[in-house]
Amino acid sequence: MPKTIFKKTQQREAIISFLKTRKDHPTAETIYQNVRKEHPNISLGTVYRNLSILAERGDILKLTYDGKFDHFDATTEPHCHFYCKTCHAVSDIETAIPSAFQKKAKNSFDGNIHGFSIFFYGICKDCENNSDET
Amino acid sequence: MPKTIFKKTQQREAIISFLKTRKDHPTAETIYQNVRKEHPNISLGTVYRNLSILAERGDILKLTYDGKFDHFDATTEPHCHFYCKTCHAVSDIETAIPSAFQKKAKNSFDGNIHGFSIFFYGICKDCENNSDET
DNA sequence: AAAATAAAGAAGAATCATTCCTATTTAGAT
DNA sequence: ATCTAAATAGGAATGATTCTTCTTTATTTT
Repeated sequence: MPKTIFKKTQQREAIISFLKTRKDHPTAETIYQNVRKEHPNISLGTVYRNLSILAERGDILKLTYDGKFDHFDATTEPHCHFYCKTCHAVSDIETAIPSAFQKKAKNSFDGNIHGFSIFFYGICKDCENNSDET
Repeated sequence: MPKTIFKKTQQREAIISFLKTRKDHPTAETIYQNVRKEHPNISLGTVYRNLSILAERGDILKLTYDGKFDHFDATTEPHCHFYCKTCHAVSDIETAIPSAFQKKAKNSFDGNIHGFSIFFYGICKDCENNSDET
């Protein structure tokens, strides 16, 4: 099969560069609303298609942690996430990834492990402080 | 606020007991089709509502790894999952959970961590063997 | 054990994030 | 400059999940 070429379009570039400015894993809708400021005619379908293509290529990550929206992350280096059950925000956890842990999993599993996704769940500091003021 | 009582109904019991027989994290639809064999009049809405209530109580786990369907797991003890990108099957990985790892995350993060979700992604043994026969 | 009441169920409608479709435009190759 | 496969805009379609209304049933209370 012939290799399909990957074209560089204004819309695609705008989506990537916007996503790179964000650390909060926005949804397709949020990306759409923001990219629209510079490209008023861009369509939501274009945003979805590009995010899907980029995730397929491994240029970005598609996260499905809340089961309601897809979220996107321009940081593809292995890292952990924290999801706050109260405010639904996700933040990165700056902790060393135990590569030994992944190695251990590889040994105890009969298949080919390519990557992983690690989410911690709980209540973030801000939400915990707010609940104190009840 | 008064504590709402949790009633034991035939439908709810059937859902729980079916889920306990499965290790493959079925969807609401699969659970519905199976429970229907014994309870022909059960409605899909009832299945969804109960799965949601049970997950809320912590009796079962709701997994959203594929972003397309919710999956349910009666095994609530901490464990890791493996997701095959080819056949989309999920299996448990029998490896010791490094509690030290979670502890490390707790220390490096300013919030209250309740639990975690760890998914490994890759190609399972069966799919790898099948692709060899091309 | 019967009555009271609040939770749970059945059936089907509604929601809405995501995907798909078609005609048109455009990036990159020749 | 021309050609062609990708990509886009705009809007329709899809489908998993949730919601709504009325009815049934599991518990609590006399």
